[in-house]
Amino acid sequence: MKLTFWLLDVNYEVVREVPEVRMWGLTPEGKRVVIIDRSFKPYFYVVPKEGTDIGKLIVEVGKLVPKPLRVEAVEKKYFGEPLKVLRVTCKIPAHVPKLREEVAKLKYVKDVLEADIRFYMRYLIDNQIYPCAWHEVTCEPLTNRNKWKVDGVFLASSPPKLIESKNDIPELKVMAFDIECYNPKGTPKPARDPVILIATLNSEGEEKVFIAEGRNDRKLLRNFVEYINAYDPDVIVGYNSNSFDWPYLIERAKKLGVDLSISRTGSPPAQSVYGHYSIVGRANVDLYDFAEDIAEVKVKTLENVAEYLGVKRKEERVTIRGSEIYKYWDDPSKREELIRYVLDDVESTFGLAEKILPFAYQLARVVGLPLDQVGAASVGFRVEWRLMREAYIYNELVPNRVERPYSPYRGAIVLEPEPGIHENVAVMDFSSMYPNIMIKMNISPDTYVPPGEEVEDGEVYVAPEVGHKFRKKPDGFYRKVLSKLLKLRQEIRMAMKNVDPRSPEYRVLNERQKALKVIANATYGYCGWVGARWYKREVAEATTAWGRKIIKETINIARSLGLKIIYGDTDSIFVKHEPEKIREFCKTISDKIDLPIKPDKIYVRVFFTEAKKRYCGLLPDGRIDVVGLEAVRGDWSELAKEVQEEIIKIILKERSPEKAVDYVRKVIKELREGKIPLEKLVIWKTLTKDFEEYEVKAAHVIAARKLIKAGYQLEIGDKIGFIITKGPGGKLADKAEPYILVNDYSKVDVEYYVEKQVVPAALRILSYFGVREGQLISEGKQTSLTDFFR
DNA sequence: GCCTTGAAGTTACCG
DNA sequence: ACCGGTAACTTCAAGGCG
Repeated sequence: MKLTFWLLDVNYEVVREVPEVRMWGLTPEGKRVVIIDRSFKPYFYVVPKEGTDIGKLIVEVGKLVPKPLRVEAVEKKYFGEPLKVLRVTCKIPAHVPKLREEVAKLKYVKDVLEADIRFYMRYLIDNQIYPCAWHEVTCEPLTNRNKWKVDGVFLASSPPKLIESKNDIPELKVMAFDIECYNPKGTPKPARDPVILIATLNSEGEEKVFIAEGRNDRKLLRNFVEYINAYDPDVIVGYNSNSFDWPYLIERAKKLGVDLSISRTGSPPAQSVYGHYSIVGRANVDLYDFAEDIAEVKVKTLENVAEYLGVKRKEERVTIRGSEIYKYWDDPSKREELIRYVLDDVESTFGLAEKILPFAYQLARVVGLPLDQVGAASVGFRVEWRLMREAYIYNELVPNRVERPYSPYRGAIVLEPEPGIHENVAVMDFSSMYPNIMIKMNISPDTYVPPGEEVEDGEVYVAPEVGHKFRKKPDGFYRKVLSKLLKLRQEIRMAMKNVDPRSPEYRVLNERQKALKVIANATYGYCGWVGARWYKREVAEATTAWGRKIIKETINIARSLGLKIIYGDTDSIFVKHEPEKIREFCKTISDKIDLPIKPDKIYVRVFFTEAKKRYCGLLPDGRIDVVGLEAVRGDWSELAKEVQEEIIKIILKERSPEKAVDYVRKVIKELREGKIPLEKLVIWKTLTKDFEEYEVKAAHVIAARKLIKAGYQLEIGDKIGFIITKGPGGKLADKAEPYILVNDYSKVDVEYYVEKQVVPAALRILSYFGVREGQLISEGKQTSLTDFFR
């Protein structure tokens, strides 16, 4: 029989000494199915040393233990060069690492390749099967003898085939969940503190709260497990669930002896690659992984992200300080509020899922990693999995991951801006500049010609400044991969024009083209990453070198046409908007440079200081862009950011520095009168390393120490919110207090906020207009007095 | 011992 | 566990002065 299914999850298990790949999915009719393939065997490649007698080596490898099923010579390519290698097939996946080690010991073996690719990924790659995509498979039904939570179990008679044309997303059962823990001693510890509440919300709109009995959460856990199995979700979403909820629940369940069997085979969640938790047959997605990519949100709490995405406004939800949750639990009159709180969280999480999952599906589809892994994998690994898919298609061997020393190289050019206000400025930029350079110049590890190698001048492209050479023919790996990604993206964008923008299909296509763009744009960074399998410094170095040459030429062309250049960064130039000259400019660029350039935006008015990478501009529709300035940085107080943003508005829209000065003075007055909410004084900074590794006493590190003392558990990557208080004086760092421990305005060092936050943020813009610090701080006498006595 | 200065450390941004 | 270029802050130690 034939079966059509959408691939949700994949795993494997060895049954009666036969590895079986299990593909969990949905049919168009909404049946949950698992398709089993028992015909696939794990394998890896062996590269023999030059001049080796292949036949002898085959015999030798065949005698090793664990004994391989098969050893055969195959023709592959390695960095574009044909290479005869041995393909060693094993009985079960566990034999691969063992045999690999034995093989590596052999005298005539140069290298062992592709021995570190997980078995089920090997299967997906070799059969070009993609997560979150539809496939057709010829199979036979089996009896569901293990009582798996599916409507049908099937044995594949041949591997599934991707159906490229079917792009709809089946109706998935999504369940969001969130847990709250008892925390009288700071960060809750599963060995000590019970889970007091679990809230769930599913696609049917069903909302549940599981409530502990006093400090006893055994029944709560059991009911939660029972509920998951009863509802039987396809996708389980949480916020920070891979770092908090799952490990907490697992340890708690272990301690209480509660069976956490929630997978479709009846197994508990298990930690797996990239630190995510895998639930067999379902996709466990941590939405925090995707929230991390939202640059506009600086402190990525669930509340902040939900507000930004228009899911739930902060005013419409209950706010409880995380550290006080236990108080709401202990006080019966406050429990209802805590329940409302956990419901707000689960509703926000579900809302986030509606915004984020459609992109996650397409990212999984493009990258080829299972849905539950693709978010947890870093950008580098996402690119790499796409490359590994391509390598298979081109019969290329996948290079091993090797440790290399960091090796720096020059990057892009940033122009010195023309400070001041400019009217009517067009921003021209090269679209996908680096990918297009790599394609055009055929830059790739496999086309690279090392310095010693003889080659005709006409056969290679030579990178400016650095002199790296790349063969013009044949197409390099990166050229093939990137052209495909960009072409596919263009095709999708064309197709979108014929689709109703409100339709689900449009959304699918749009998310797909975004995923393609993300991967294409990350490929240059990937090739210069020392951890990359396809790393080659010369590839990255040549790409930026050509980028510099191109932007320089572009500047010259613009100048020669009489266009005034105001600024430029990497792949863009800002020029005075003169439509006639710009048309001419675009024509010349396409003639002489032959890379796509387009007007990105036109500013009605744009303002630059002397600094690079920091400016603000007014768009024709009245919106304002702020780039690089304090107002868009996460490590300035909300107050300083707000002041700067308001000044920018006044300057760009009303062109009145005087009004801006009055405004700043008003704010400073309010600040000194204690009328600014404490929350607006919080400064957030990330802990980027362990405490011992810090060489200087930075404010956020001192504040973090104080948090730990108060019982909080902190990790690398946590954002520390602190307020500068009057404290003992001396160093700033000693005056930094964790904001959750500050409740009293009288402790705030108001003058710090005046002098080191509001004034600098304001002057960043206003000093260009001749405004001085003294004009903002009117009570000069007081300041000088305190200065005198200090 | 105090003050100035510049290097170093640190973070977050831009493209 | 994608890159280099950049601004801006604070800390810290060296150097100058007396």
